[in-house]
Amino acid sequence: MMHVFNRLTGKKEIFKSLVPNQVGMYICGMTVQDSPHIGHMRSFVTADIMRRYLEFRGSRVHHVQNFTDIDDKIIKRANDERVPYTTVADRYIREYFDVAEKLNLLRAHVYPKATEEIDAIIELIQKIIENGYGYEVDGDVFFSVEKFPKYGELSGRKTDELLTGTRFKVDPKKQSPLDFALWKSTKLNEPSWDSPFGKGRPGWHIECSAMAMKYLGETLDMHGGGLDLIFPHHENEKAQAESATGVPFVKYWVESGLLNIGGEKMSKSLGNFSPMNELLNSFSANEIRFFLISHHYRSPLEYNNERLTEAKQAFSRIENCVRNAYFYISRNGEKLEIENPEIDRIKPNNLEDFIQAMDNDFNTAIALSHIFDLVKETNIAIQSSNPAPAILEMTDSLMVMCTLLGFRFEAPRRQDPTDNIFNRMVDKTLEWRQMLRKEKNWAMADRIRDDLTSLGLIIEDHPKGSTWKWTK
RNA sequence: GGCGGCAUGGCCAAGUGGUAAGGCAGGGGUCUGCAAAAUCCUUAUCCCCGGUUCAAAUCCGGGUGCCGCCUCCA
Repeated sequence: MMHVFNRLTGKKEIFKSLVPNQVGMYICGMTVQDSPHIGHMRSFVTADIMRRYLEFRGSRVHHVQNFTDIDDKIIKRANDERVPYTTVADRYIREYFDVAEKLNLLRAHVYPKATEEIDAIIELIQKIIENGYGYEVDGDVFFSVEKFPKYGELSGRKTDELLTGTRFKVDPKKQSPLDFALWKSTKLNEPSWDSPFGKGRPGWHIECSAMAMKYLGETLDMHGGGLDLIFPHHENEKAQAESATGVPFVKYWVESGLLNIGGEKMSKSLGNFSPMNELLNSFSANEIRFFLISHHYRSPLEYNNERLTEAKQAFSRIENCVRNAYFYISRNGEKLEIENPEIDRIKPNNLEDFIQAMDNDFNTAIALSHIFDLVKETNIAIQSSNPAPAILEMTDSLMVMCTLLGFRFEAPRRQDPTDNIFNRMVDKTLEWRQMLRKEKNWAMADRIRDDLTSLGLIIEDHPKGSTWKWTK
């Protein structure tokens, strides 16, 4: 049975979707004003793992992740660059997909964009006004927070406390400082759309309420995104949706913890981030993913080079095991056909432990510890020359877990013919070296190994031959 | 000022009542022609004080320190 921590109640709850085995999941995507960084990716990797695991547990997940492609900063950037706002938005949307692909994030089923959903947004605003929660002033439309008594339910704020905390200039058009814009009337040099309230553009929060409900219905099973969105974004989304429909907007709120750098939150506004693309030059997708999921998804996570290097080392343990296991199987494959009663005894139960960990609010840290347990068992099994089928069984189990966590291993041989030639050349070289070793020509054998190392290939010798991997 | 979170071995990090997962780093051993990989051994009364309990890292109260949100942000 799966348990999920629900922000709304502040408790771990048994996970039960509205419709059995069908999960509607909305993830707040990026406001495409700049390049994605590892902080963004933390929340998307978290969502990715939730989705993979729910699917593994037998649910069909309908995954919607938006792009907010119109907002103040996008407009500003476009004006600075003297290009249409779409140029800016499209650029960063492309960058997002590029990085997402590299990180092995499963593609959402729908990626709605705010500017392509204006009709749904207008319709929702009208509904809110009709129900008495919104009001129009000179082409602007605001949400009246005091009309919605449940405001603050999600983020744990009280409206009177919020008022005392107000420390920014208040738009005089607002009836109350807490009210927020549903529709902003057009200004000079700004893109705008026609609406019953006049030309303008959607406010920040409304697009998510509109798109989420359009694609997933009035009540979603899960809604995720970064913890920094809880207030005001998610609180407002909830207020908008519920004031329009009268039913709960989201069953489980599953925000993920933030990523800090130097003790501070990494964010676009603080400027303390480097683009994900650059990070991917220094570390592999697997290593970055490992770093992100070796901590609980709801805790704050401190990012620095040392941590990443640590993750790299840790992950190489898994990689080495997989490579050595497949090598062992390939060299002892003839035994694969042999029926061996020992196999059942060796059959790992780590998968059950793994599932138990993941069932408990996606505890990837514990899940990883079970992966390491299996890695160790597999290494020992190889070292003590267990039959290949037993090793294969363990490796299969290991691969299931790794795949569930979104790790991707290079196929042993790629289809690319150049790669094939390269691989065959390395294999040949290792074969020759093996002959030299048989002749105890250590000087020559070591020289080949050293030369290959200087080219970036690390050679490891095993009883039945050698394996190689890239230095990174 | 308000709200919320966190404090576990050298470092990172799980663990919410029954006596401390896992990883990284260090030291020592085994294996190996050597190296690498692997493997074995090795380091914790869980921030402090008080309380509840047969039993607390885990619950309650107080204290100290750090962080996030309250303004655009995944």
